Amino acid sequence: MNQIDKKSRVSRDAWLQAGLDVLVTQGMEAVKIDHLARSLGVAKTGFYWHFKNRSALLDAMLDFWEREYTEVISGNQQIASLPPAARLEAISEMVDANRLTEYDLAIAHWARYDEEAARVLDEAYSVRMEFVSRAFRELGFRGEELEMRTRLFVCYHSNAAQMFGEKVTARDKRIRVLRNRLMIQELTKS
Amino acid sequence: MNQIDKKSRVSRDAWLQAGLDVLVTQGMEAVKIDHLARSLGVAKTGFYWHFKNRSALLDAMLDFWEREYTEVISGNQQIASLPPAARLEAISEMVDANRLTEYDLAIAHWARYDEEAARVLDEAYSVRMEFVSRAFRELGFRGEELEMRTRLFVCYHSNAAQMFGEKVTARDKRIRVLRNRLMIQELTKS
DNA sequence: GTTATACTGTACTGTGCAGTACAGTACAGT
DNA sequence: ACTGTACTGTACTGCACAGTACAGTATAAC
Repeated sequence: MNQIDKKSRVSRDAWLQAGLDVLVTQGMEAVKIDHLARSLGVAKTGFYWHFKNRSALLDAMLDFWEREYTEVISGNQQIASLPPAARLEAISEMVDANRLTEYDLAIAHWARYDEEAARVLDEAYSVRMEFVSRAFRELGFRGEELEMRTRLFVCYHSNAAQMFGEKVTARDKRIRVLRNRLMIQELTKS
Repeated sequence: MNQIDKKSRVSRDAWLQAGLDVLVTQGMEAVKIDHLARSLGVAKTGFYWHFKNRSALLDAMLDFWEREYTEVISGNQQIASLPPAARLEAISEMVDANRLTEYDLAIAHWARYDEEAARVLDEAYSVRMEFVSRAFRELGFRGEELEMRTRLFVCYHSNAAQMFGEKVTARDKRIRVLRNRLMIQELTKS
């Protein structure tokens, strides 16, 4: 028995992944144990072998998102070694190419009435702001102008995919170049 | 009996408003008839005098949002008569001052699994894009650059309040001025 | 004072879903 | 072959909530 198809039965990860899938498409309120069970083709009892209760799954989903995100953004050595402008460009590209903000809408909504979700979301936003702010700082921006650019960059990249769709055409790429050029350039006086 | 306290009992509007309040704070899934009834201090039966069922309330909420929004943005004559740069500035200010995007997160989330909500949200985004695009067009921007600025402006203003909080300090106002200055200035070559 | 309208509350049914009890089974290690 | 781990299904309880039945009440119009 090899590493790959080790589990023919429904593992903890399968439940977690099913939960995450529903989270993206319908939000956390739609994560129902028996629906997940049906979509996995098994009875729901097995769920309770892996998780104490529904809440434990939700915690695990939040944990997953937290870890997954911070890993990609701050744990990427190639990006960290780039000069600041290229670093910002690389983030733009990654957010477009991968679906890094796929869960954001659902989590932001969840955070409205769940303290732990709010904490995790806040933390994620802080990490993004920190990272982007450092790049703009290295480009020479300070004070309110630094804050302005950081917010603009983070806000756009955190939400654009949700608003303008997933497809990334050649035109979208040229627009991205223009956008980043605008964001890093000096303000003309008054 | 005067116009003002015409209704000492719970009117249709009161149910609608209660629903909208919950929509903002907890999302549409949390709009439960008996919860609304409890918060209004009455039994839930009266609800079914005003609305056929829960779904009818949800429709009414969506309708309300649609009408409320388009009225404020495109039906404002003072703003329409301003020159383009001042018009954009005025939108920025209004979005900051009033809570124009209060419902956006909940509706965007709702739109993930409800066709009608998706339609209404799409329409609202289109109205915003149209309006902003016209202003940038009058400022001389064209093609991909026009698209880039429009997306950036609309995306920021639709989401910033949700991400960075509601408070608008003097510092935030200065940042807003800088941001708008950046958005309307020409791109330097290469 | 009668009647229509606009509600009100009590009390019910039905459904969807969380969670549990319990008995069975497939497989891996010994 | 034996045993523990990791599941599986059937069958339940209990609760939250949508929606209904029905009878009562306050007000306004006639």
